Amino acid sequence: MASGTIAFESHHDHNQCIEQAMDEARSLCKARNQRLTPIRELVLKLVWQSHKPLGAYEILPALAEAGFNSAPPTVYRALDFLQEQGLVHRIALLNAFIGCPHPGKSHHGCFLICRHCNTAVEADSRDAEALISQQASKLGFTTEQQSIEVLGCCPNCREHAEE
Amino acid sequence: MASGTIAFESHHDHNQCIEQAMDEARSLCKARNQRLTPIRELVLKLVWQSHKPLGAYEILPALAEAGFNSAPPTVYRALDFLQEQGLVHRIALLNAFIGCPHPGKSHHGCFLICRHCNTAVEADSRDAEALISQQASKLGFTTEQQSIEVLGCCPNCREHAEE
DNA sequence: TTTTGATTTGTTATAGTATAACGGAACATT
DNA sequence: AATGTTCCGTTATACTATAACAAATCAAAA
Ligand SMILES: [Zn+2]
Ligand SMILES: [Zn+2]
Ligand SMILES: [Zn+2]
Ligand SMILES: [Zn+2]
Repeated sequence: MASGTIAFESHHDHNQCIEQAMDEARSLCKARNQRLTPIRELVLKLVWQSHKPLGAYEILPALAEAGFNSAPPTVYRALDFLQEQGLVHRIALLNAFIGCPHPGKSHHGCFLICRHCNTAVEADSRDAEALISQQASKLGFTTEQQSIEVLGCCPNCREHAEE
Repeated sequence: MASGTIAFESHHDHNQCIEQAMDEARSLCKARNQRLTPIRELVLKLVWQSHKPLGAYEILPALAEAGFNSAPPTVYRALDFLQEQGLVHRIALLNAFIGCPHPGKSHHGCFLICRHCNTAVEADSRDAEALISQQASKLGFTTEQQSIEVLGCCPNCREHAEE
């Protein structure tokens, strides 16, 4: 399914990525009776400006420009909300946030992060997660949440920088 | 291979864990012609005081007590060295460090982290990593490094806190 | 053994990431 | 309009990590 991997297509119509993400967010929040306030909506849009994970402190100036208060709690609150709603994910290796390309659907994703261009793609990891949970249960461990993050080289960067 | 899973056995002889880790560290560094200086050795020993990941700033006071300088760079340098030598790992979800139970052997490990007691175990994840790399390559992505971290409940805590 | 160059450590300062706490504003309902 | 809840503004602070440079130590060569 391309909804995640489109990020590796360097000339895709990214405006459509953004619009789709915002539309889905609005309808999801409406359905859940959650408030996608102006700040939250703006933060989500900013996170979706690219497929590169964005640090919380990179969001602050844009909030200020838009006339909002711009202190760390503001952006972290918005990010917390968006994470709770499954609209963005946090990438632990980068201390950064990225939009989820298919929110709503309960999914098991891993992140493929390009070391060169920084693009991150959420790929399906259902099978791998099942395997890990199964191995863990053999040790008596009950899995509740998994974080799979992969560093490497994306197809674009491989092509442009043959070594 | 119990070397990793022994951490889930609540009454194991942990002194032996420590001694073995220190012995392996010494011989590995000797073999590689790397200097396991007093600071590095102490930091490693401190990390091995338990099977719970330890924050860098939790190490500092102990360094001070031992008469060493105790500013952040000191401990981070030691941790960097130990990571390069594969003697400790960093857990991104926790910003914390844990001793590797089988250094030297090139291995692919994931961390099973108990939400209740904080114990973390390094389990083999060769198969899962292979699966992920394979899926990633279908998207044109070349894997270089993986980070798999699992949150959940360990056997001891499950037993003691039946819900 | 002395010199020399490389590695390690001490030290100060600062960057980067995230949360606590509390009061006030906006919202949704009664 | 009154009320309780959620959200936001604001200040302060905690936590995590690195930059930069000088001093000390080490290891091998001269
Ligand atoms: Zn896009
Ligand atoms: Zn790339
Ligand atoms: Zn032990
Ligand atoms: Zn536990």
